[in-house]
Amino acid sequence: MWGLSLQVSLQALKAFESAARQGSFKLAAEELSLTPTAISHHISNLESRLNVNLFHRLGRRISLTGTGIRLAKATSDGFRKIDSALEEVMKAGSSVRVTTTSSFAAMVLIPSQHEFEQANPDISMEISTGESVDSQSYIIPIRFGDVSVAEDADVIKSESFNVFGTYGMAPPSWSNEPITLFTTEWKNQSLPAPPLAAWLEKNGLDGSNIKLKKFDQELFGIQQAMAENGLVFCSTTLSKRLLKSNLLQQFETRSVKSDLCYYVPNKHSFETRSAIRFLNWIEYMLNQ
Amino acid sequence: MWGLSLQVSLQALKAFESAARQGSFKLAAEELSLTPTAISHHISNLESRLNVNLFHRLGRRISLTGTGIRLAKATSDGFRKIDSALEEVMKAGSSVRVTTTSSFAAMVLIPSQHEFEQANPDISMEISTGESVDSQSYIIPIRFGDVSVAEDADVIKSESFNVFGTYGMAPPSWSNEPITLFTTEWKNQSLPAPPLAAWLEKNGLDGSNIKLKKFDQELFGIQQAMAENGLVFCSTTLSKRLLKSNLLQQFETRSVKSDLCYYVPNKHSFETRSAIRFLNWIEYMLNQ
DNA sequence: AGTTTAGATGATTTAAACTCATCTACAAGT
DNA sequence: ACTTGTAGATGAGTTTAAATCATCTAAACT
Repeated sequence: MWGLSLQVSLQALKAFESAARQGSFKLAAEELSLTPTAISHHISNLESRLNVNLFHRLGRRISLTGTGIRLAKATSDGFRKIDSALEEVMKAGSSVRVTTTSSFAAMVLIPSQHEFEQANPDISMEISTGESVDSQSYIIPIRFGDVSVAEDADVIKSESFNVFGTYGMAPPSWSNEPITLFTTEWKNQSLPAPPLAAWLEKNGLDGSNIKLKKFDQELFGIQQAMAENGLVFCSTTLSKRLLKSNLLQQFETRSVKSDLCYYVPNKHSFETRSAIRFLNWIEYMLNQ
Repeated sequence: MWGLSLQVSLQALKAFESAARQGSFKLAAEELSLTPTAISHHISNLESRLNVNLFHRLGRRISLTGTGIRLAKATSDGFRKIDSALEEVMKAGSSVRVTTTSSFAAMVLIPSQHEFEQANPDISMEISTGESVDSQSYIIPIRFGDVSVAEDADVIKSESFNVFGTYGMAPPSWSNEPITLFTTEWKNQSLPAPPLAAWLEKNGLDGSNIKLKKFDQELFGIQQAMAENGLVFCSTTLSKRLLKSNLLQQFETRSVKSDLCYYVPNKHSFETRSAIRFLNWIEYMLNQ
């Protein structure tokens, strides 16, 4: 296999391809960032190795010979094929494309996007949410779901829940006055609900004076709590950054584990350097 | 166009393609006549330029990554395409394939085949006759036909006719005894007949004592004349070599021009070096 | 006719590609 | 478990292919 083509240089073929496509050595030279001399050498080398004239030289004007046309067609097709694959691969190597829930995107991914790109200047990060073309190659989906559904190896963060309030607000008196608590009821019925009952029990509360207001995304509950100086029962992952930046605070309550987790389906199948770096980074960040 | 692939070397891609196809750097090295070191360098260079791992390294065993598989597919396809075109072109450059009538082949082409290959050691000559795949690219047809049908530029030899006999035979006495003359009646009715009448007139003969025996190919008439020590009325082109080698002789008769010629349809369209050399050679040989 | 432009050609320089020597890690045989 | 052999990685050194520079030619356009 590949017996004959070993005798000709691929760079010469590339030079020929470009010159053939553009009908000019000069333009080919520009395209390939070379001098016209290099193109001329390449092509005459090619012609003598193949024992064929590829161009008619009519003084300073050139045109393809019949053989030249044939060869140009094949080389153009061949290089185009290689090139587009290369393009795809390079893009995959220099960027990560992540898709996830709007809550996770808004509260975790987007705020730390800059930090990631700072730490990995050669990788650009694209974030998308919603029903995007999910299983398209090279897009990393970060799903929120039932730990029992996800493969163990795919889990990047097991969720705990707790109650948070806006920074500076007085700790609520859990037993006396009526309390409004924002929480989440997933649109997707098959997801385990937020473990509010377990949390109440763990913290020795009966919850009779708590009035729940439910949103279908945690994000909204958190925003509402911040807007109204209220309380929200949400996952520690989403609240973490707001706690750090003193926009939310935590009280003397203890968090409870849930059956929910963030996971990346077939995590191990992402093999590009950028994907691996991203996955390592986000797993470390979430669990640190 | 071709923006991205400029950053990677085609030789590295070739090394990758081979290693991917064979699953081994060592085998790739053998295929490309390189050292395994060169392959290793090429591939790691490629990987770092693309920012992707193309092979899993499990100790001394390697296997393609998902990205590697994709790229290998495209590069293999691309190179295969280029390679087969190259193969075709090289073959066209190093050989001429000629198809012609059996008479011309037997009397002119085949006898001088060796001489041509001697003079052009890098070109091999293939001769075929009959209803071969005529207009296939790169095959040169030498046709025998009406000068008024052929393009002027395509004609390589205008035919003259004369009478020849075997070497050493006594000159025939044209006017007295009955004479047997071999001549040709083409199967193809649209071809101009051999100009026997014109020849008789030019040589001041009336032909009343001449008995014609007709074959449908000149070749047969010539052979028959030689076998029977007889006379043949045939084209000067076909008899030339036999005259030179003293197998036939010519008498005091004068040759006449005919409306027949040998020509190569679209002669100018044959552009490979081998074809051009062949055409120059045969035209020179026929007209010298 | 003079000027400009595209390409050819040959000598020289530069940089990419290849090899050599050395090292590591696995696999197979004892 | 301890050799031995094999495949590949790595870094330094060498070679050769590929690019440039300088010069020249021929056509095209003022």
